[in-house]
Amino acid sequence: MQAAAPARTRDLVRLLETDIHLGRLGAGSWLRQIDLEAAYNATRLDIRQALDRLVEKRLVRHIARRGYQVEDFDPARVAQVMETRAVLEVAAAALVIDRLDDAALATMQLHAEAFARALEAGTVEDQEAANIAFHTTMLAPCPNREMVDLLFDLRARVPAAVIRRRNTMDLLRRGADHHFAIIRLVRARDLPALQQVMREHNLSPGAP
Amino acid sequence: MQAAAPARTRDLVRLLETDIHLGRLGAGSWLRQIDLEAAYNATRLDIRQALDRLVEKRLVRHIARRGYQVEDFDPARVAQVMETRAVLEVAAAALVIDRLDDAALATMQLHAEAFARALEAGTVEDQEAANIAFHTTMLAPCPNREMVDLLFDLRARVPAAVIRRRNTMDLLRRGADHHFAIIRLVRARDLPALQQVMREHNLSPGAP
DNA sequence: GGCATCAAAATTGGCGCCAATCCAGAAGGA
DNA sequence: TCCTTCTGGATTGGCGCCAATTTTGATGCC
Repeated sequence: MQAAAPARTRDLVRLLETDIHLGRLGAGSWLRQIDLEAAYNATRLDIRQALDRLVEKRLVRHIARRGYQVEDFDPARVAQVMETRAVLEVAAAALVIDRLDDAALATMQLHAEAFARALEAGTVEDQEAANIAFHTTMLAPCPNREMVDLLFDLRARVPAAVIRRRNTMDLLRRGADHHFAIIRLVRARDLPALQQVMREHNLSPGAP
Repeated sequence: MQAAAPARTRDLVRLLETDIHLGRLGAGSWLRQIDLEAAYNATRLDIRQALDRLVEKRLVRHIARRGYQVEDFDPARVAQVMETRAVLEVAAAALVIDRLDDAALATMQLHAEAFARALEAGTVEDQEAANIAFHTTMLAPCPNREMVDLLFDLRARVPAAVIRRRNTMDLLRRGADHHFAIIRLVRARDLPALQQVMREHNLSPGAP
């Protein structure tokens, strides 16, 4: 919720998305256009357009003549999104396992370590950044860009704040371990085992 | 491109989507706001909102101060979308194979026959309707609604007109045969064979 | 005859105003 | 004291106007 230079629709979508994603805007919060106008230093029209786009993405609910509020995420839907993500990640794994070179694996190693460190001594924001960086690097050589875009889109559909809520430190550490296992299995070109870990990584209750 | 009762944003999106999907608006066509305003009997604001939403869906391209035009779809991207669709359809098959009862299979049979008939003596529109009906019926008992929504979303990402272009009658008939094979394999509860057919059905150059 | 230049028309795109609607709090009655 | 009704304030949401920019068509020059 920072004020900044005048923001256009696309920026607004990203800013609001981030605020929802990290839980700065909790489920049920009312998003008053006037407040947002001031908070983000944007015009009414841009605000409205951004909100409509978030409604389309089902992160925000719109009630006629009442306003916009952050959608609440029932566990069933979260599970469905994660199952879908798992299916696609497993498919993507097959597409990248032979395309990840040593340089890419080294970068992944850095991000995996950064994630593990952020778990112990960083903010949720830091964790998210490191985690996204890890998966971005892993999916970079995937020839199917549509699939990759879709995966990140699915990631954005469920706020990290919602997932992390019922997440023990133990589960998070297991997620960190998955990262290292993934690197090892890619290096060994062991697709079945890799896919098994990818699936588990995406389906665990608090999947990073 | 029919004129009708005043249309709101959501209707406009659907109408434009259909027009693009069926090829009434070909790739590269300019979508002038004034024309659309008149053609669909809508306000400028609704038109613009609908167009922006189509840009988001990547069916339409926007050039600043030039206007909106129908996106052209390069074969590589089409292939990627279809590959992604195939992955999800295969996953969905596992979720519905034990949930499709005799009534559902009978309905699917009707739609499969309708599709086969439309191939021989119907319009592209008829074919699309029958095909969508077949797949809708098949996915109806899928407990993962997010996955189903995503599948239909992917379907909308590549206009039928683009796919059908490089589609021989032979390929289309093979698609019709797939429908009957799918029904038979669901009835036999033969998941591996079903998934094989689903994959082929989605990947064939002119996948219905 | 072809090409560059220029002006007029058309189109896009943004901003502000104002009506319609809803919520909160005060006033009145049981 | 609690419930109902009413009024004032605030918010949403739609419509229209106008500036900025591009395109088209005409004109003049090479």
